[in-house]
Amino acid sequence: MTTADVDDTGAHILHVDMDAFFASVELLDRPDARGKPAIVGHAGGRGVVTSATYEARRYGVRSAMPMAQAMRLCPTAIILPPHYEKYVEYSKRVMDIFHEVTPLVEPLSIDEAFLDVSGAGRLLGSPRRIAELVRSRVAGETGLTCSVGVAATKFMAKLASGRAKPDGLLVIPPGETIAFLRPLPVGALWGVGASTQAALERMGLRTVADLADAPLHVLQKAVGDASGRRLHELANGRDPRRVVTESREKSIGHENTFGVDVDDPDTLRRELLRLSTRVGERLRSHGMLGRTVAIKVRFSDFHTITRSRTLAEPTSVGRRLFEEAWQIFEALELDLRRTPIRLIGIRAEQLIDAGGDALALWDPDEEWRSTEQTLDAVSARFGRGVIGPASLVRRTKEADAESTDGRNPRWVSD
DNA sequence: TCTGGGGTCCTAGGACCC
DNA sequence: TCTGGGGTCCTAGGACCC
Repeated sequence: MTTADVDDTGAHILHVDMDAFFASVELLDRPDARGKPAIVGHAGGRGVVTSATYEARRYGVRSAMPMAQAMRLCPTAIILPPHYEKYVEYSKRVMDIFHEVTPLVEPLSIDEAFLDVSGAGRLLGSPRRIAELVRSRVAGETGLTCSVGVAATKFMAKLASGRAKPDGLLVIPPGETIAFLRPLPVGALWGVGASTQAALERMGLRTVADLADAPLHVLQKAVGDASGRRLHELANGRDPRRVVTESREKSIGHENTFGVDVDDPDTLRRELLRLSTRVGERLRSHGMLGRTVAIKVRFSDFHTITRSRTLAEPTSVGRRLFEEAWQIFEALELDLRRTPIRLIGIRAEQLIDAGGDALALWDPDEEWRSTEQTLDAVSARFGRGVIGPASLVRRTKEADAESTDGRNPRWVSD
C-alpha cells in the first residue's frame, strides 16, 4: 500500500466540479481564444456573465456580474455567446463517466456532482485513485478539465474541490477537517452569503472558528433557528447529508427580463402566455400537476413582488396556468405607465404526481409537442415497452389532425 | 456597477381547527 | 369575557446556490 491509499481513509465522498464549464466548452471550438481572457454572455443589453476563463477572472470578472461591468474591467476579453444545448450535451457526457465509476451520483447542477465511492474501492482503488481516474477520463474523453475534492462529508468535499481549482485534486482526510475549517472566513460556509456574513460580522463572528466556538443559541438569534443550527454543525465539521441519487422537483417556472421595460399590457399578456405554455409542457413531460400558480413581477427599480394562488384543481395545462396567472396579475391593478415592468415570470408549485395514463396529460388543443417528448413522458412513467411508440405516434397524429386545423407544420408536412 | 434564469429553503403572520 | 396552545395550510418575501 502506498501513502496515497492510506491518507484518505474515511474520505469517501468526491465532489467533481468542472472548471469554468461554459467557457471551457466554448473554447473547444475556439482554439484561437485559448489562453486569453474570454467571457460567456451577450454583449450589450441586460445580461450577466455566465462564465469566464481564468484569464478573464484575473481582471476581476466574475460569474453573475453585469456584462457591462465585466467589459469595462476587461475590455480586451473575447465575448462568446452561450450555447446551452452544448453544455447539456457535455454535462451528460461527464455525468455518464461518473456513473461508470459509481451508481451513487448526485448531480448538483449542470457542471458538478457528488459521488459516493465507498463501494467502489475493491474495483477501482482508494478514493484518491478514483478521483484521479475521473479527472483523467473527463479530460481524455471531453477535452475539459475538472477539479475534484475528496473528503468524508459533502461540504468538506466541496470545499476541497474549490481549493483545488483549477484542474486540481485535493483530499482532506477526516483528521484534518477541523484544522482546515477553522481559519476560513464565515463566508466559506455553505449558505453564508453577503447578507448573513454581514449579520455575523456585526456580532464579531468573522471566522469559522468563531462560529464553531459560539453557543448555538447565539447563532440562532442572529440568523434564525434552522440556519443557526446548520452553521454550527458545518463549522464543527459535521455534515450528515448523504449522497442521494433521486430527487423530485418541487417547482417548475420560467421568467423573462425584457430588453426594455414594458408598459404595454398586451406584451405582458403574450409573454405570460408563452412562459405558461413552457411550464405546462415541462409539467406534463415530468408527469406532474401544479397545485399552486405563482407569478413574479420586477419593476424598473428592481423591486420584485410575488403573488400566488392555490388552485381548486391541480393542472398541467398551459392555458389554465396562464389564465390563473393573468388573473393574479390583473388583481395587482398596476399603473403600467408609472411602473413599467422589467421582468415577468410564472412558476408552478406544490407539484404532485399526475398518476394514471400519461396520455391523459396530453393537451392537443394547447400546443405542439414533439412525439419524442410525449414518448419520454410515457416511458418515464411506464417504461418503453409498455406502450408501444408506434401506437402512441398514431394516437398523437390522430388527435392532432382533429384538433389543430392543420396549424401544426410538423404534422401537416408528414 | 445597474444587476439572468433556474431553482431550494427558511421565516413569519394569519386563518382555521381541535 | 380580555383571552391557551399546538398543528397545518396559505401567502409573501428574502437569502442563497449554480
